[in-house]
Amino acid sequence: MKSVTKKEALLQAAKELFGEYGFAETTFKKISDRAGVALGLLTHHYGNKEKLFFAAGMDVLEHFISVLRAATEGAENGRTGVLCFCRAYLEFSIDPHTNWLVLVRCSPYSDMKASDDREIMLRKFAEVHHLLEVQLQRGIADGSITPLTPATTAQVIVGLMVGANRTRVLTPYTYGSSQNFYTETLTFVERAISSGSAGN
Amino acid sequence: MKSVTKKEALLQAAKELFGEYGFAETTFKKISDRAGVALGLLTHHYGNKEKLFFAAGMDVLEHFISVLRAATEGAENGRTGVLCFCRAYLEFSIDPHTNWLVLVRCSPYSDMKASDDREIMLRKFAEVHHLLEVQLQRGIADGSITPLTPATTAQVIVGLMVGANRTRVLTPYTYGSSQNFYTETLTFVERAISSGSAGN
DNA sequence: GATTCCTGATTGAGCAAACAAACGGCTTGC
DNA sequence: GCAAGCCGTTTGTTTGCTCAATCAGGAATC
Repeated sequence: MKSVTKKEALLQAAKELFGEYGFAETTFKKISDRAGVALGLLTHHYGNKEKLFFAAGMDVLEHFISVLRAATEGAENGRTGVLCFCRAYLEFSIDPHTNWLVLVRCSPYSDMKASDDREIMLRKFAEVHHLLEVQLQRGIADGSITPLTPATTAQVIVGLMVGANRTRVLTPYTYGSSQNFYTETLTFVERAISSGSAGN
Repeated sequence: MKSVTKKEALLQAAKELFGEYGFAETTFKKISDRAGVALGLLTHHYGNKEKLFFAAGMDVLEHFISVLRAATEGAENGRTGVLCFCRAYLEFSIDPHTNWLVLVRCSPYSDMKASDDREIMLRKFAEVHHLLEVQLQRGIADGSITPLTPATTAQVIVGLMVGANRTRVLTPYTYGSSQNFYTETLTFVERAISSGSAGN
């Protein structure tokens, strides 16, 4: 088995811990303990806590975007492209191996003070939005999607994905399974964008 | 006019600061300074930081629920009830006087460790969900809404509201105004739930 | 004068980051 | 082939600071 470098071990531990406990509740000690390396290595490899947080988030975000890209590529028309996007989004977020949570924590909060890094991350996030917008435009052109404003609707749908995630995490007693909930979410999106009759 | 008690002043300052800076970045000193009272009063009235955070969130949540309740009461059928709910939700969240942000911070994060308080808050949140579900059931019964699962769809729509908020706060360069975005969000919901033709 | 409300300096814990010292592998000169 | 010197990595202790919570007592109110 390929040996993992200590730097990589630190990043992995950071993704897990930042995701689970958030920025403030995660300490250098916890990270280095979980990674099984000395505390001082953290500053040496990543400079400071902020930069490590950013590196952890970016790592997940890049993986996420590559998955979304792959998912939309095979779609036969715009509407299925949008639905593939949504399905991939939800599946990625539900998979414990992706360390999705750290990305959730990275973006929405003022934790991210370093404005340079923040700018880079926002630019990357825009790619997510763009991937969806392309499918919406395509769907309007090929007639599988009802006429609507692509940019704004892309925002609405991404918002729906974000919210669906949060609802799943938060909801105390899940009504049915997460699977049910996600299926219903996809149906909801399909009803909202489909042109003409409901058939697939 | 009755002067605001120091306890109330603390709560107000806490709502503003927790909302703006989050739990960890908000200190006793900042709160007591803004409230214009002594630092020690904080522990005296609220016990500890966690409890104050909870009190701040609950205060906003109760106000929020009363507004939602009022908004849905006047609706003439289920579909308009749902749309009134959504409009009220978005308007509340955009109004700077409501201290909406502290509520956003309160729920999704492990900041809220005290499991008793967390339980109480989740129960209150369920009321929001219930208000919407009632309107969905009504709409299905009166024919203004297409047949769907009320409980799950209520979750989806609440998720959409949550996400819309986040998107608005996060998006670097807003595509058009918040107003546009919210209007599009409402249209999206309407398309997704409406039975039959698109007319109002 | 007693009870309740209020004050802000003090305390002690916990943290990010700095630091000096040990380690190991890699080059260079012979 | 080998010894000497060098530089990036690794270690864990130390430092200096911030903050939540305490506490002993002061002010206000009855």
